[in-house]
Amino acid sequence: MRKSNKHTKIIEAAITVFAKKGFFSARISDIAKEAQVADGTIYLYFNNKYDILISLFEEEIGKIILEIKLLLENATDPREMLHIFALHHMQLMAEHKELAEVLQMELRQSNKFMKEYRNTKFIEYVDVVSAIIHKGQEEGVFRQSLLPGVFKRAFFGALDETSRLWILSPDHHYTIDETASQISDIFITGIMAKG
Amino acid sequence: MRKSNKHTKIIEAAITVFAKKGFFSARISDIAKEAQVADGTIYLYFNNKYDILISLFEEEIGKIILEIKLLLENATDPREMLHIFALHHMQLMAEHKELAEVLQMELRQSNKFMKEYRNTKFIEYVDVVSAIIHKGQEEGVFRQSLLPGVFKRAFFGALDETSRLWILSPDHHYTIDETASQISDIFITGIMAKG
DNA sequence: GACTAAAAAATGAACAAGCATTCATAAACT
DNA sequence: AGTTTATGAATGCTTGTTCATTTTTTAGTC
Repeated sequence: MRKSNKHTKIIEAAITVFAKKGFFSARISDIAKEAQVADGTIYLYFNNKYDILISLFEEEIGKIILEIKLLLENATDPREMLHIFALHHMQLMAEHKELAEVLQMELRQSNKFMKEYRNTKFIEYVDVVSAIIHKGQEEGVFRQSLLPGVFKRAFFGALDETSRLWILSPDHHYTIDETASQISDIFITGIMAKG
Repeated sequence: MRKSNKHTKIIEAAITVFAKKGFFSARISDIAKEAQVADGTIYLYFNNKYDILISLFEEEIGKIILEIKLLLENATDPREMLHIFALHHMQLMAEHKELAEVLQMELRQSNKFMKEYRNTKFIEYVDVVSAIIHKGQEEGVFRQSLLPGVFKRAFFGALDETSRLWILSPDHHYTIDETASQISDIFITGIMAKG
């Protein structure tokens, strides 16, 4: 067995192919070719095409969650934590464009064609934000009237859409850091407690 | 010819079917059955399956743009305009859940499988927001440092993701009005000029 | 109004292509 | 020699699209 096993090679190939064509237009043979294995080999590591996508979600989002939680350990101020989350999210998407495209495109429609699949990993990721809001409210830094459940989605949605734009547009008028700061600034200023 | 023509019936059926199954899992025969026409009839009104989706986008977003522009004519304060946009967007999505699902799911991946298609209608919609920001900056109500091109996406992304959550979750903890106010409040407070 | 012929609209069974999945066979390890 | 891993051609199902045929509408004539 090679150092980099086939499972990983196939997942990486799938990211590339799904990013380019989208899940449904992607053929198993495309992924096989990209991973430099035979079509049949894929079925030794995954049950079916859906299973590749699900494994991809679980593994990649799992890594992202570990990273962001580790980064947040160094911060205590909820405002700083929000900024770290924003910056890290944008940087991650910018550095891994193919993964970003797959997550942004396929994640939200995955529950359409895979009825039984609940994406708990994604929920876990977004809940990092609501935890920060909660902490900020307890410390009196953020307004009590804020609904953490609404905020987490609004914040994530803003980051998601902005990073999507950044990836798609060929000429970047602004840097990742500028964009992330712009967004976390708006949100942090917008939710601070009076005084 | 009936009062409601076949073109409209097919578009409406497509919204229902695409919302339930997603574009790729939806069969032409599903749409035909929902529209109460024969499979072949669809090809008298649309060139192919993609064409149904594109027509759906153009026509429905077109209507939405007309509506929001009309509503905004009554307002002059940029802050109020932002709130009107947020509230109207949320209300629209909540009242037309199926359309919302199709737009939220298929819109962003449409450029994946339809390479030649540029969604100008969508861009026009989001540009309504950047126009408001521009106006606010000219009047000195909003910070000059704001990047309207970033803001419009962040604002839209927040609304999009929040309305998506609202539609998906069966039990609504908050009303549409609460949610829209929450978001426009955060953004407006976050972007006001000092003093 | 009734009848008719030409045009337009609608039908749905049949076709053909695409592609996920399988499995008999081969290659690579142990 | 046996076991594991990999191959890729063949299979079979799914489904978008077509088109020969039928139904409906329109327009003209008496």
